[in-house]
Amino acid sequence: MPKYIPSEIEAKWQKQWQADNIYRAVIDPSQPKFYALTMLPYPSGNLHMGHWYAMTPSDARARYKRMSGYNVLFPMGFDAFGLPAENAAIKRNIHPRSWTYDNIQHMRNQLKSMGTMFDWQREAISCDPEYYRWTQWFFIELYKHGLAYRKYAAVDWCPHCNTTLAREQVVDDERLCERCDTPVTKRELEQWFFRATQYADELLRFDGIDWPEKIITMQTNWIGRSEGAQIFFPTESGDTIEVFTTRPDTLWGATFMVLAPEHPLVAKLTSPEQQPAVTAYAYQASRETDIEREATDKEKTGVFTGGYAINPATGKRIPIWIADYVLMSYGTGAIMAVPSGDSRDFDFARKYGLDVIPVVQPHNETLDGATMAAAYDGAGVMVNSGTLDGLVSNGEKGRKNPAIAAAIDWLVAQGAGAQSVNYRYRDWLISRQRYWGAPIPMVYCPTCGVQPVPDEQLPVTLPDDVEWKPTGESPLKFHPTWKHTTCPCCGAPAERETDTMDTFMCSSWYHLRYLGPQDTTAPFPADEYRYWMPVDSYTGGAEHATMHLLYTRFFHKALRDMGIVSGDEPMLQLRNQGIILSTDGKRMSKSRGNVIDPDEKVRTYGADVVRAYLMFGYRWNEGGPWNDSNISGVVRWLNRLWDVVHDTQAGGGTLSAEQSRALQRKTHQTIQKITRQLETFEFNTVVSSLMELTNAVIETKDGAGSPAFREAICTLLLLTAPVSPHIAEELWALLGRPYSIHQQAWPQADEALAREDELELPVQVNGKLRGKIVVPATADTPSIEQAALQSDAVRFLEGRPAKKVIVVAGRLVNIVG
RNA sequence: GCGAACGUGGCGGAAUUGGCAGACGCGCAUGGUUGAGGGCCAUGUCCUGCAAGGGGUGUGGGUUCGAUUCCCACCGUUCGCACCA
Repeated sequence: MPKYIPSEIEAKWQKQWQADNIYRAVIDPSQPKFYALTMLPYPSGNLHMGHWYAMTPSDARARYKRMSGYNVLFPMGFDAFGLPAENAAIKRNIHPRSWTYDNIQHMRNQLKSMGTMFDWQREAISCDPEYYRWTQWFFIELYKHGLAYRKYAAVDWCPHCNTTLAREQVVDDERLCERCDTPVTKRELEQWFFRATQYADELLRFDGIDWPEKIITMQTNWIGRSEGAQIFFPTESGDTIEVFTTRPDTLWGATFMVLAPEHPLVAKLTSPEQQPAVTAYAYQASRETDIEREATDKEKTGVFTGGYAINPATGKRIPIWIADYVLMSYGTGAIMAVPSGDSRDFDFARKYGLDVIPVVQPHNETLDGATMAAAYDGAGVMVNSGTLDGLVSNGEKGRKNPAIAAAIDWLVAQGAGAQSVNYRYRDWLISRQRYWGAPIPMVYCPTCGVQPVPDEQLPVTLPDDVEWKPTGESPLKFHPTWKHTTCPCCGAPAERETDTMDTFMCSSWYHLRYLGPQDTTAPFPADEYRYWMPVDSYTGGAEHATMHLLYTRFFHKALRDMGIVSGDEPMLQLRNQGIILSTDGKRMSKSRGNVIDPDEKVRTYGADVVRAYLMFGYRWNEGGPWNDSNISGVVRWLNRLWDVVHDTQAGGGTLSAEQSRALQRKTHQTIQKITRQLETFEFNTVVSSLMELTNAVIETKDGAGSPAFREAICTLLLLTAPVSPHIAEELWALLGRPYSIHQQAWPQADEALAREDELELPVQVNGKLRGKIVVPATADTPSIEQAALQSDAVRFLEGRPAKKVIVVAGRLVNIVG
């Protein structure tokens, strides 16, 4: 018998599959389609175990779908623009292009070594000019539809990457750059934005898509929709302060106002005598990092401006303060302070001796502003609120709360405010001051202003001859000629935009480019779109929850409204894998020196083993540490599978009727189980079930000539094919079955064969297991009850009569006595 | 601080969702095997007890004929949010 040497059969079959082009996906209207998508890698140089962990089960599932009769599209590409390429250029003087394409070449081979069914003819690389031509075209379309605009704003800046970042790319309490963990600072710059907030409400709806609750929650929190009212407070200086509040019903208790120290009205409102204190406080606040400012447990501080506003409900003069607990970045940067109803305002009022007037009172209590020990923000009855006294504030948000509804109506009638919705979500900042990205295709003309580059001049390509400055300024800006062009409008000399686009722009539509990566007339062919989209199953990491996964939804909706795509959502189902850790239980990283190299594991064990182990050893959505001793269980399994197929290849021997029946039953039960487990992403039990069937086959190998055995072993190989495609193909060929196993139909379970003939039912007495009975599977409740009462177990009743007998069909019997 | 998820042998993890806890593996133990291979095969392996039995799914309570599963409180781990007006 030949030995199982993975490297030999794996290379052989990969070559064969490629030569026969068996993974080519083309439109076939006669077949139902299935678009399986797994997140594309950044070509950093090497595939790591995380890629294998994410992609292998996705591949197995795509293979299973294909065998189940679907026409499956399972493409792969590279998210190839980005900073590491540029850093390599600065550090080692290698051009980002050659660095990137060398890495792609290497990683493409690595991806092929996994034995995946990617259709490489659909490969898309986001830094190809033919790709980013359409990234630029989309930008212009967005611009033409008013969804891209330029704005001067205080934006997040990473001093290490030397570029601005979108808010989503600033992570953690410490406000670190998502790529390099450098603390982010603020800069005032003119930048391009996408009007993502226009879709805020729609992005909050997840109807018809099957996404993890966790991602939905994160996106919902990120968008941060609050219902309430905007209220205008006149001031004695003549300016109006606009505030947003979710509790307009507490307006009558607003005894002071607080502005963020950076609020534009601060200077005007401040009285001469308060000027020094206000200036000092604002300076102090501006020096503090956002970490310090946002620490929840920090004691509230603030300074009186000397200015006063009028509470539009009570007509009273109320003092205006500045305090750093009010953030310029949220709402209007100003609040009405209601100390009786808000704990932050309460702390502030007590510290500075400001009035506290209760306006919502618990039903069975009378609050006294002078003595109350804490703010009350629960449900209650309105008091001290003029005509609204006696209304019930029921604790609900928005108009569902009668007190809020009445307050909004009152505000509108008085012309003092309006119903309003506020979002935490901000427009997507997409300008990046870097070289290795898609140039923003805009031209600045001294007479015509901002002009998009005409379609026929796309792509605006990156120049090769640039100088790498370790200062990090974009080489495009300093290129001697590149930025000089002519105005597409008047033909006069004009300048190009020198910023490039956020690479998340490229990855917002890559699933569309797979539909026709060679298309030179459109971003994707319409017929391909009609057939393949939307993506049926998308897999990838949860870390993209508020970045890629939100951007791509926005992008799709914007494209839909521009008439470029159809349907409301790009990806119907989303599932997230966990993270594969190193043997020390820590995240793998070059700096820790604990990286597990997949190439090395493939050399040692073979791709089939690594694939099966990654599916077998973990709950896929949780991940866990790599374990070299656990993998040996999978090595043994595939060796035993190899051995038993070779051993029994010639047939010979028969099984008793009983043995045949039992093996058939196991075979068909396994089909049922594995089909269900693949559908539900329970890959660890898929492999357990395969091992069980392998064990059953080995136990009956003396009956290798029997039809039940032949069926079992063929079924076993078919069920193994998605998990370990090479060995399955090799053994399938050994049995003389038609090539390729991956083009065979998925086995169908026969209910009748899967069914048990008789059942061994546990018999409990008072809930404790006391014995077993064997009954025909068809036995009815009375006969099961009879059998249980006649069994040995009843001795545990110790002579008492059975008060009740509970028979659970097919499960157990419990005698209560 | 708020919210969510999770907590099962020495280890990774099962349990058809309220019905035999520990499937499938790893590891370990004992035995076998002159086919030297990352060996393989057989048997055993939650704790306790000679046994019948008793106990056992983070801890304590509850619901139920019956709870790893449902409810309450607490402890722990992970993740998300964090002065959001």
